[in-house]
Amino acid sequence: MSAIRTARERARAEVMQEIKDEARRQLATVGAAGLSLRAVARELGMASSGLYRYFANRDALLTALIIDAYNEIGERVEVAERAVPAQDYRARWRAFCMTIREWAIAAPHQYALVYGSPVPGYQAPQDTVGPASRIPLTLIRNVHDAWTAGALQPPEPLPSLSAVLTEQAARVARETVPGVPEVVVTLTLIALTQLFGMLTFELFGHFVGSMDPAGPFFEFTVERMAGLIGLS
Amino acid sequence: MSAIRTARERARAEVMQEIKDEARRQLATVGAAGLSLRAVARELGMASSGLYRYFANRDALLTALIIDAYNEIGERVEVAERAVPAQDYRARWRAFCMTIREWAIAAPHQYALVYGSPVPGYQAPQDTVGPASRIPLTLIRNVHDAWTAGALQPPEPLPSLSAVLTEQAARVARETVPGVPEVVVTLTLIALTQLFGMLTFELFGHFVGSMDPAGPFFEFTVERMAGLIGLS
DNA sequence: TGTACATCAGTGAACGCGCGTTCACTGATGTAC
DNA sequence: TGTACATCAGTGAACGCGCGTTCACTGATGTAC
Repeated sequence: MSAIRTARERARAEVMQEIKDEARRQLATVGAAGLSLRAVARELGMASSGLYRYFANRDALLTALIIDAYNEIGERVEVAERAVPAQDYRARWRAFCMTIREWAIAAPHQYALVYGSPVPGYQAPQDTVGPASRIPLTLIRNVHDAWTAGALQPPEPLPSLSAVLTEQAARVARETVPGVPEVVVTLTLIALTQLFGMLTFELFGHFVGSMDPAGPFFEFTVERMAGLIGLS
Repeated sequence: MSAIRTARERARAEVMQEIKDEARRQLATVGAAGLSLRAVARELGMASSGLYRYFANRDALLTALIIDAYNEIGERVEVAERAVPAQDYRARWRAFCMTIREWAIAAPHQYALVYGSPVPGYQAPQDTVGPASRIPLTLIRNVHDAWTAGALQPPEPLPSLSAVLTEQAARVARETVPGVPEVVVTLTLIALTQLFGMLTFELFGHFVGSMDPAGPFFEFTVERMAGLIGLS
């Protein structure tokens, strides 16, 4: 009795995977809004009605793709960070950034699926929240480790936060890395949004005519942002 | 003989505007990829074939919307900056950021149209380049003014750039603000991408559960980024 | 081990719908004399 | 100022296409005895 038991169950898992793979392939040419169950079925050589044995409807397929994308990049980042000495916090940050960039460049349509414009009429269900949070969690854990090791050198003098911002950052810290000061959490989120802003500019063509190719700018920026947070 | 001469020409300009307005309205519910000429025509009470007197095809309408969006936000930012003392460079930066955020919140679908995922199968023509560059130009002119006035305090010691990055930044400077050091240009682009990354996170729902509402985080970040560039 | 029954993956036809674009046309507006 | 002709905005029918989803079905796989 293996993890996947009967022939039926094994076949089911395989077909499910094939459907998602084909859907991902089509994402590249038509985008999330244009994803068509009929086209996926056609390419797979099955009746379009057959897909309904696997996904309740088009949105359910989209949700599966979104969750897969978050998990894939989340997994990659976690693995990449582990390949770096745990006490080299700046190296962990570098690995974090580089891994996300490599994934985004290799799979721009999956990047757009999760970090691009929302799909009109599609409301992401709660199941996407966990996978989506793997990325911010990985980063903030790195900063937490640096902080508790006394290896973080935040800016002097420490900037002060407004009341609301303090409360928001405190909640993030409480839920993920208790003990880390609010200002550190906040600086970390600045770096995170900078990272995705930069990647979005690169992937969506806003660097054409300036920082194109974007590699050198990316590397420089990663170091500046490490400095902003105070990662040694 | 007014700028718009005959009744025919006046009517033509008005109908053109109505088409674009209705298309913008529909963008909100169906997104750029789902924009339909037939639906626009239907809503306007005209035959769908009639739109072809105004736009060669669907992509031409999309291009017009994109150019309008870039011009609208470009115009707003230029106006907002002029309402601030020219020598208060940090205030100009603040006005720049706040104006873009206000526009993005008020017109999230236009924001997504130009700063979100590219529309599959759509290739932006050259005419969008000029309007698109108004935003970065406005920012870099502010930094240029601060630099030439000796009012910029970039970080000490000045970080050094790789050869490729120096060349890229030098070209940007040459084409827009000759005399500004490459490193200053580069830091400015870090701040610009941070700004759009943060807005994208806010508008596309990535702050839900953390920095939501995003106003306080936004204001704090604007000041930190001013510091990164060295705007006094 | 063999058999009867239950489960369920996959089919194919159908429903009702929407799309972009072309084309020959009509009738109002504009222009040249 | 009046008239003949040219321009062009807007129509309606048509072409050829694709979509999501439902439903009654068949036949292979799985299960209980």
